[in-house]
Amino acid sequence: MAPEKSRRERPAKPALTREGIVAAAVAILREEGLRKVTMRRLAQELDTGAASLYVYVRNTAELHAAILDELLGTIAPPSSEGGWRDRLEKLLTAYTATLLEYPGLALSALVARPSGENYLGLVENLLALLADGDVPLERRAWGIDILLQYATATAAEHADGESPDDWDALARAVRDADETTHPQIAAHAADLLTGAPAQRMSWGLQVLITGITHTGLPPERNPT
Amino acid sequence: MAPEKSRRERPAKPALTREGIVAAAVAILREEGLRKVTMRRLAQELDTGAASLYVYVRNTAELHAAILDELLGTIAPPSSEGGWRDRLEKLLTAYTATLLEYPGLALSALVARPSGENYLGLVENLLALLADGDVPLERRAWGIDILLQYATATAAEHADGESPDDWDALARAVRDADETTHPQIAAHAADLLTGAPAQRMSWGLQVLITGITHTGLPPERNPT
DNA sequence: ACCTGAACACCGTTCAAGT
DNA sequence: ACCTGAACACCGTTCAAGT
Repeated sequence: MAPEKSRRERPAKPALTREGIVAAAVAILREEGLRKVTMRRLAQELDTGAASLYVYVRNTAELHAAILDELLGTIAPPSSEGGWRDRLEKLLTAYTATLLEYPGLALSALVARPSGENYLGLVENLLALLADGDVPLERRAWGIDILLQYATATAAEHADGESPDDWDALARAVRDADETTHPQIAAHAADLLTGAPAQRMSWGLQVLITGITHTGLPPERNPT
Repeated sequence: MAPEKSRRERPAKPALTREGIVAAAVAILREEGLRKVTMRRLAQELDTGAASLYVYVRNTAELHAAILDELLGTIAPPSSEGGWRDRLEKLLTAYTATLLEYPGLALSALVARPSGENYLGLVENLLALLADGDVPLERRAWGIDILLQYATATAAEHADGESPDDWDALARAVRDADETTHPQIAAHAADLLTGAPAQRMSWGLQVLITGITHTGLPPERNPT
């Protein structure tokens, strides 16, 4: 008897779905990095053509947003212990740490505001923490906006394949600064180049939180 | 008599120099936008091959940095009138305005710290302004770092061909937020979506300046 | 409606060969 | 040393044609 030549022969190429596509994208991200997560590479992984993906994903930017939201699903909700400032700092640090695993995603998030379910959850938690801290209601929304921007930008700075070339160039420029033309830079050279990332981040969050609690909104706020 | 067929026949294709390359890049930027400033397009403009540019410019990132520094040369030095906070805000706003003309450059600046002459001049001026404000010396360097990051990130958010798609998506998500699962978002919906960019920017700068003047550095600062 | 192959219109960067 | 053409190894996105 001839072998059955029925449908479903092998690993049974699964039907395309948005979730399947995003899941495959995350897998490539974890194994090969964001730069390899291209429409073409992704299609190859799913055993189809790149054009097919456009039924489920508008473009590359939307794909990145979907991946990011997936990753945000893995960050733990804020613990209920400690003061609101501590909890706020912990949550934002966790968010930053997640982005730092794939700084290219932070760059995407900066340009295209996320709006996924997990991102909204994060916003929800942040707003609640500011409420806990008795930050005036009208100030909370703009407050978390700055906090998230700071966290996102801090992660985004590490994009571009961690080439410390530019950092080197800046360090050299600062050290070589002429004391007569650039007295301030000469005087601050040490501080300009010093500071562990985690310390700077923590100080930055303190600066923002303190600033937010002390700065009233402009009296009249126009729509965007 | 046959026409002289001497050297220098026509517009005399000028010799390649780094300055010439950067100048041509700025010209393309102004006329066609950053996306058109590619090695290939630039080479075409200079009547040569893309490979030739690599003698003067290490790569695209360095080219972008050179262009940015060129643009920074056009921002006016801070006026000497008014209080230091006002002058500081004005200078940072001017920096942001320049970047907002080409948000893609802001994105580059975020990833690859600039170290050009004009950028150093800006840093110098900012440090002087914080000194004017009696901000403690050790806090000034980290302070301008956050201020510049905020200004740069704010401009970078407008990169990617001003597609308000994502903003729309976020607005929809916020408005559709379920009041029981996302009570905070529902309560803050108005503020989350409100605010003219200039107002938000100004408030953000106030938050940062106030925060910087009120927040001491960690006692021990480790090298990077 | 979904899927596909092929095409369009590009990229950055490297390298062997020339001058 | 500088310059070049050609090549390598890719991209995102669209579209006509199939099922």
